[in-house]
Amino acid sequence: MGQSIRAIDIVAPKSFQGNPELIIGSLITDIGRRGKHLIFEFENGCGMLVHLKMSGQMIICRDDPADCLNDGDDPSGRLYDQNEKYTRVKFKISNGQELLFNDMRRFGFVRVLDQNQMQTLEEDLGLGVEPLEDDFTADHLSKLLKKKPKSLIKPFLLDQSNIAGIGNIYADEALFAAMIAPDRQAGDLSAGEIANLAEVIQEVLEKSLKLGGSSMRMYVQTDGSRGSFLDQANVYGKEGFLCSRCNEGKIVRLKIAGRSSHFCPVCQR
DNA sequence: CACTTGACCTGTCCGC
DNA sequence: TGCGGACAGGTCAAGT
Repeated sequence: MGQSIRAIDIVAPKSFQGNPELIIGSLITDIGRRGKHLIFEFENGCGMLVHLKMSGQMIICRDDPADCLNDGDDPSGRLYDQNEKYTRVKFKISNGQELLFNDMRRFGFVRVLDQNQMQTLEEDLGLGVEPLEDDFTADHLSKLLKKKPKSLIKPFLLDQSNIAGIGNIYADEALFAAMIAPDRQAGDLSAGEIANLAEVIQEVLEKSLKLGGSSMRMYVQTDGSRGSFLDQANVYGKEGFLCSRCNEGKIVRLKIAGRSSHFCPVCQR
């Protein structure tokens, strides 16, 4: 923030949408997030929307650009596949740093928005409540669930138009913490279960933030270091392991709504 | 309408 | 060692 973008090198046109000229030279006044989207705001009213999808990274190169492009077993903890080969867009920042958008699978994108698109961004994204904001309460969650009583709770949590930002790992971990089976129907949850679920969603997300996120393979923080949340996961990636809570069930993995879902069949009901 | 599947890409891992 | 298939943090569009 407080810098501007001097130049944009679009290495992969498919990963870049909109007119790059709109944001070149204008001061970055805010960098924020809505759900899984990153939003850069510029002094001239234009903006830049970024979604990392499955494998995207935004990396700040502080000194030598080569510093964040190594692909070896760097003791600093950088991922082996954080490689220049996957750099799709390069931003030259006015302070001399370089900001890279890397994305192996090319699902992610960078999109420049004009002033009008910035005005309607919130509606256009169509995202639900932010789970870490004050307005995400048990009461709020209860009302959301009542609107889609037949929806299974797992796909409900993944639907960004309900709650914005919960992905597959966090849906599984939150349902484990709430002792709710992923294939329960939204309308069948008791008031107590709903209140508890709202609480543990926040706890799971906050814990992951503290640990730097879930670095399965590609995700890194802007300095290239990885997060350690998965080291402490109870169900995600734990298929076949004994449940850490009841010590009785074995964690199973089932496809629910097309997504791998991990849970303890004994203590999640 | 609501849910599921396939597609988008590229890579890894596992079994044969 | 090679090869095919399944699977991977997300989200659309199309199909049922």
